[in-house]
Amino acid sequence: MSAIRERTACRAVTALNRLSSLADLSEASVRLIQDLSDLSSIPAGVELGSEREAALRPRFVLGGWAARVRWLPDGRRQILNFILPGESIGVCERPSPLSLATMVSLTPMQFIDAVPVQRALNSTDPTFADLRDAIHMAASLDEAFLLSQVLRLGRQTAYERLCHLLLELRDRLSMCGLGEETHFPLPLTQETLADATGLSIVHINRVLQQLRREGLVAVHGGRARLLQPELLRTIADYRKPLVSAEAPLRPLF
Amino acid sequence: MSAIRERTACRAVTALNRLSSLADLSEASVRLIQDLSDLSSIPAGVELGSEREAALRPRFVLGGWAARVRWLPDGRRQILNFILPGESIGVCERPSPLSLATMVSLTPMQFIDAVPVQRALNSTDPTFADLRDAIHMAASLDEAFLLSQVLRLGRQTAYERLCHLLLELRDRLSMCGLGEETHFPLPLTQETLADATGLSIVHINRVLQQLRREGLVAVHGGRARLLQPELLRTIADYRKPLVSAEAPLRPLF
DNA sequence: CGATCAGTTGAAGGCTATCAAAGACTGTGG
DNA sequence: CCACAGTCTTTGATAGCCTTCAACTGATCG
Repeated sequence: MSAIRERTACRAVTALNRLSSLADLSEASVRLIQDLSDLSSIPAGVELGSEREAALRPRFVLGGWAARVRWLPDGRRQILNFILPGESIGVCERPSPLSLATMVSLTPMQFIDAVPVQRALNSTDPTFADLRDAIHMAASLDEAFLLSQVLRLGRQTAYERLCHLLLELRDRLSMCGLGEETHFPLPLTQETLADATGLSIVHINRVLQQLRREGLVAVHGGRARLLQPELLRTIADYRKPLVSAEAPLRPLF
Repeated sequence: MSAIRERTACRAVTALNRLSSLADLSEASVRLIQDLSDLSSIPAGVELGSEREAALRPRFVLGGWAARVRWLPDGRRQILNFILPGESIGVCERPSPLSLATMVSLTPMQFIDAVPVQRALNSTDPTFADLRDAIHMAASLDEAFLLSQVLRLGRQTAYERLCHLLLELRDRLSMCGLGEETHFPLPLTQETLADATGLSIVHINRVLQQLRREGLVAVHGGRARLLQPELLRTIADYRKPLVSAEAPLRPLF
């Protein structure tokens, strides 16, 4: 919470918000991110990397939603996870010749090149130790969300899955300053929700109506409102991944 | 394939097999692994780390199977992924205060402490660059398998899921020298298979029988035989994650 | 204003779960 | 060596969640 408040007029606000909620960033780290300048953008529906392709160049998502996706030969599609504003692509990745999925933009997106951040990450410069911590934490969070996705798909009902997913999206968006406890942007079609939860479009529609009837959730016009967040948490057994500042963020050796 | 063949009488054979199939290890790296000596073992059914606990200390699995698991309050259980002989626990992990799941041993297991390897990983010693490559590749593979798990659970039928999982287990086991193209050890109960595939025990039983009737797969006495591996691949749309030696294993900067 | 796309609704059916109980297998102790 | 308990596997019957198919509405757009 130190240096970040001083200059909020930064293009990478979302990313900066997110990282500084993961570790207390120094002035130098904040400035490194603020000085990022190489912007780019794409429309909705673009494939950013095919399955066997080399890793994507590092960048932050400033705005817009994407998804990592896998297809089956007969057209079935599964969304592996979402990529939200403030999150990163190809940052902190292990150098890896195997690209693991295709990325698809679900809305128009804006990026900012993160090569300087990646460079700081690969260095051992103590100036950016906090930044490395934050990015490692972000990667751990990503993994935690992926594991939640497995639990949802494997052992939860359609009803529980949707509640669980909505709570996760709320928490992820609030990390970068988008959305609040009870409402947040949700620029997804029901088809996209279906592909993320492993359900059919029709069933997504019916479960959403049930949630609406029961006064739990209202999804309309690209936004979601959680009317009874606590009840939702119980229904879905949702647990926010703990980002505990107390726990030491240091390697073992 | 260089130094490894010379001394096969090594306790960490499985781990060494696996890593040297991921990168061409130098004499020094091979010796580092061969010199690991701190053995330990546990019986089946032991929980190794609870969900919110700190990361586990680094070690290699020499023998035995484990699973990472999450539970729901009403007793439903989902296996997130399997941990097989030759694979590692807590090696190459980001320093992370969030432990993401509970680990459970499914059979008696033997470990060997991997602290020296972890130390080489955290260093920048060029001697062990190849070893770092191999371990990074192993981590990428783990992620690829996790993504496959999502696809299985979200968009495949019970029949396809089982075929896909069996093919994955075959490939993972063959990497460390256990099992072959058409048969491999499978020390799992049907309940465990059910928890891994998100199905009920009864249904696993019926699908296994169907696969047997059709002459595709025979699972008996802790072993699996794939009678028509090619047909299975087609059914499950299984794709072995490419470990291409050609692709450069170097960071961008 | 036709066309396209997202959302909605109804009916029918299939895949998979649940319940219940009977066989097989394993290891133990007498 | 056998009885026995416990776990794993198998089988049948029933039910239900969710899918598929089909059609209709409403909105957006050139």
